[in-house]
Amino acid sequence: MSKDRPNKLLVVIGGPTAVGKTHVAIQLAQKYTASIISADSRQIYTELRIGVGRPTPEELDVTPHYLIGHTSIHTPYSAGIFVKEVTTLLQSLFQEYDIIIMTGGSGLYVKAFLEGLDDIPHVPDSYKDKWTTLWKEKGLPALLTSLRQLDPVYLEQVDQANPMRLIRALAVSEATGQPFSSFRKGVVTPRDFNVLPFVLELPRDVLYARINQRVLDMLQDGWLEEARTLLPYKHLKALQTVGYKELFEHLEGKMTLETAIQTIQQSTRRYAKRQMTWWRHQGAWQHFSPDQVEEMVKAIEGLRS
RNA sequence: GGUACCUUAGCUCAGAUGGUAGAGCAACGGACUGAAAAUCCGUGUGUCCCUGGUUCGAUUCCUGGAGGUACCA
Repeated sequence: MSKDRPNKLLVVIGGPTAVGKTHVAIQLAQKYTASIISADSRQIYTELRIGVGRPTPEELDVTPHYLIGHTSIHTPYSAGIFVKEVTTLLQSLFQEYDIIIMTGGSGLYVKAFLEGLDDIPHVPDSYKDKWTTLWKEKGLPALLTSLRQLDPVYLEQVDQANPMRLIRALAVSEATGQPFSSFRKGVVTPRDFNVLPFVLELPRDVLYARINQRVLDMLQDGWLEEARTLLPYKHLKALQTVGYKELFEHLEGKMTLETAIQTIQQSTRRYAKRQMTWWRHQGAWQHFSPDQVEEMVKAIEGLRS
């Protein structure tokens, strides 16, 4: 495949939470004096630190990371904004580096960047809020009835039990005056540099044990205190996040700390399972254990020679 | 030691006057183009404690064990 910038390479490291993506990314970045772009829908937030497993200050010191803690929980964010930010960022980073590493657990963000998103006009939150209210008051049938009028084509394609998909389609259709489906081309936009996608994986029992321990470590590091300061903002979309949700319930006296811990561990395991399902079906990604850095290096060398 | 009750899915339990069995949670599988750590869909995974007996057939009834719980000693 010919590229306009054949000497530029983006190494992508995906995989479930707690598998060790950060550690691998830093090892590769050090070897190639590359920098790292985070593709994580929660580590972007300034206010979220302990509970989202950000790289440590030491790790951030070793290698420059981008798109970590750079936006506020009060600012709307989305996969679309992520794509724009990364596109701009890569333009400048590739002037300085031949290899960039992208790592993160948000599969949609990575896919959106690698394949491109359809050009759908930005819709103010007020539209989405309006349909969300309708859903809460009247339920799914009301959304389906409205979508039948605004976009019958998408109605046939969408998961009709999924309120978020329905609300998104209704908001876009209403705001633009054109059916949501008319924007959905599904066209893959090729990138003008090389991409080498890796998925990290571990045996499930090993990964689950790591998750359980990491939750305890985070609490040891002061996660509960962090959550306490964020309690006033628990309604924000940014705080619909594994762990914070449970800690808020504990802080409101709805569950004991012990129950909260067990629930967080369970939610995190389920999150990891969803991530594994995502990458299992992403196609031509090379799968590695996080200790196979040598093999990953070989794969990179194979592409550069 | 005695008496009563209990033993069924990973957990808590339901059930069939005898025809090999479900519910919730957990778990597992899946979807996913702007909330994605979100949201949504699907699936029962089982020596019905063991042992003899009755029976065409026992997880169900009976005998004897084992383990558990409560009360009495």
